[in-house]
Amino acid sequence: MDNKIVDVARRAGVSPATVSRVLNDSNLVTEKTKRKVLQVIEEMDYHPHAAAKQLRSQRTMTIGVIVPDINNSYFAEIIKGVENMAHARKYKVIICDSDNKPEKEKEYLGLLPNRAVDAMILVAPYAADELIFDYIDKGHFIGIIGRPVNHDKIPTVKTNNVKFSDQAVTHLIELGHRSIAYIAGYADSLDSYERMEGYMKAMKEHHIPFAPGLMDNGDFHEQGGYAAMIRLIERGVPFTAVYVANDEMALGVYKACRERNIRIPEDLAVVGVDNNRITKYLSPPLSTVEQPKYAMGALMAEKLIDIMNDNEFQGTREFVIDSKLIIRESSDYDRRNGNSLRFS
Amino acid sequence: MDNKIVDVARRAGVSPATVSRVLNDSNLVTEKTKRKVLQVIEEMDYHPHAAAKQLRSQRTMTIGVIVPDINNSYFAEIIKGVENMAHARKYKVIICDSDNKPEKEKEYLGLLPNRAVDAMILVAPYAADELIFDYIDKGHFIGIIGRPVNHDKIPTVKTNNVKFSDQAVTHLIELGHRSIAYIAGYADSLDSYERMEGYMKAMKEHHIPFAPGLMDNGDFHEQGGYAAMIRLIERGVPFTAVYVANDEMALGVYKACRERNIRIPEDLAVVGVDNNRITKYLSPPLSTVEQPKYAMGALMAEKLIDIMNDNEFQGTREFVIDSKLIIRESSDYDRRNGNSLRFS
DNA sequence: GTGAAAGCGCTAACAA
DNA sequence: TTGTTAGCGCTTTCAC
Repeated sequence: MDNKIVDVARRAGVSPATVSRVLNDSNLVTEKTKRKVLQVIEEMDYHPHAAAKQLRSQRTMTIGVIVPDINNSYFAEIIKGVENMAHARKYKVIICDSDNKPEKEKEYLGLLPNRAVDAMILVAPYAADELIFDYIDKGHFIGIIGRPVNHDKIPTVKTNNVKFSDQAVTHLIELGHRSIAYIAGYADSLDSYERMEGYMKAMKEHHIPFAPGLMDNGDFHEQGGYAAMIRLIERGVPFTAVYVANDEMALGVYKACRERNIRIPEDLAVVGVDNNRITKYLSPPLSTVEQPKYAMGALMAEKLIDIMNDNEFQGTREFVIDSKLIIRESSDYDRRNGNSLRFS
Repeated sequence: MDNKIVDVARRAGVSPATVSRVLNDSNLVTEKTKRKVLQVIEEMDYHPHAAAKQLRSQRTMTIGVIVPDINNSYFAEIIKGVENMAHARKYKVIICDSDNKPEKEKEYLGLLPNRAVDAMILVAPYAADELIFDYIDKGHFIGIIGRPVNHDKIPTVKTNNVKFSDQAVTHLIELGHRSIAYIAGYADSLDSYERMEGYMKAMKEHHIPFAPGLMDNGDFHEQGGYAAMIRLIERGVPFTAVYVANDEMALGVYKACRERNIRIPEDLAVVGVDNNRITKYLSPPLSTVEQPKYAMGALMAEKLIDIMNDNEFQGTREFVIDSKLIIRESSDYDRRNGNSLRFS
């Protein structure tokens, strides 16, 4: 196990350089020597020393991914996408869980200047733009998922928020709903904003006037969804359906409905976003929008690796992936069969 | 950004060795030189090159963790435990998702001979004992979670399966249940086996004769739990409660009950294991056993780091952590109020 | 407490 | 196609 490349070279009767060439399948080696070397490597159970290789070649063939919480299916799926694409391109992946702590995220970003990774993918990062741009200016490679970025050297991947939100709300309208509420996420989230755009678009297309009392803000978590829902109810503007910017918040909506004896979908139709696994097990199962998390991760990894290797980034820097609506029982009820509003 | 230790040394008017000492807080440096060096490091925005450091020092200060599926809350929590403890001990963690593929797991194990990690934690590994023992014999450090291991150099962490299963089943018995079924996981799982032991123990303590028709095997997944439940029902031996070796399988039990119009908990009490987040959102919420996943990961990391540094492993190699029962509505119904059996 | 010098194990010029 | 050589950036003896 403590064999080095020279040991292999000696035993195989070649030079270290040749062994190195075999190891990195260079085509400047005869089939014959290659076989011989491979055989010796096998015999000696030789394994190249990662650090030595990295130090000499000045590349790690590793990409880092920083997510806010690894124990969140949304991020886990993105990671899987990154991992598999990277693997296909011979890259390793270092997964970093910032645990929702900005300091920890910063620490992980340090892997870049330490040259422990060749590039970094940030998912819904906390770091300020300036900090990130700084790294870019110093020549590091960074890609971002889940946040708008205004820098032409940073690739981003997102979903067609406006389009699928339009579809989701149109679906509700077609069921006979006219008073449809929207629960947003963080006020500064691009996703949340674009989903609102889609909501507005659908309403406008169907000539439904805008009702400001039917919008509220959550925080992308259960608690915030619950609070927003309670506020909406207490505001007194009647509504028969609610489009929620993500599934976590829809859990809060469900909770509020349970407390207030509002039946889903008879009294209130609910549509979320993410297709979180949990949605299938709710009563009733939640209609939601599938987010192609895996594909997003994979696309990001692919683009980033391309950029690193071309060293030049031309064409779009913003990649958009399509998502689609999944209709379940929470919106499976046609209002035109004549049911009355509950809140008034 | 491309500064090296010599550059810092020159600018600070000291030798590279001194800079290195400051970097690794050796106490062989005067406060004064230390301050000076630190200041220059700051000014030059110097970052040590990870690979060079590793190559020279022959340690990576990194631990690898291989899990079957990162998008599984159970494993994600363990990882978090590992990560935080490792961090406290100045170790980095490389998370490896084997994606339930034995080949991929093997590949990740290769990080050990490549010296990309100093030690590896395997969670519910696929690898054969011999393969793992081989690595140990070659001097590598490995810890295992979620599988029995018969090697006195491999630390393992597990929960008190027998005890909490005894408690869970006793809880059911105290509600008046006499016919209690058990749905196991994989046939070769130690956890599953020990949970059965606990089940048997509780039954025996309360003088309830063993009914072989009340046991069946699942696969730790929803589908297997569903199939096992259907078989139990169709076998015709009546039962009023079921203890399920994990929550995923309990999802299958719920599905089977829905199909057969069996009410939970009135007709059937259900208790699972894991306290998977999903359990809280089921109807009715599932009684389950909290597994201290985070603590398991943290303990494993701690022990492994200790072992690496003492280089000698004395004392126990098996660490057991307590878990506790969480009672929710799925078992919140006292049979002694006189309800009749449903299957007969 | 500090410096000089050697070398960790590999790859990439360059030469043959 | 293969070998020789230098050196990646750091730590660590060993002197002083």
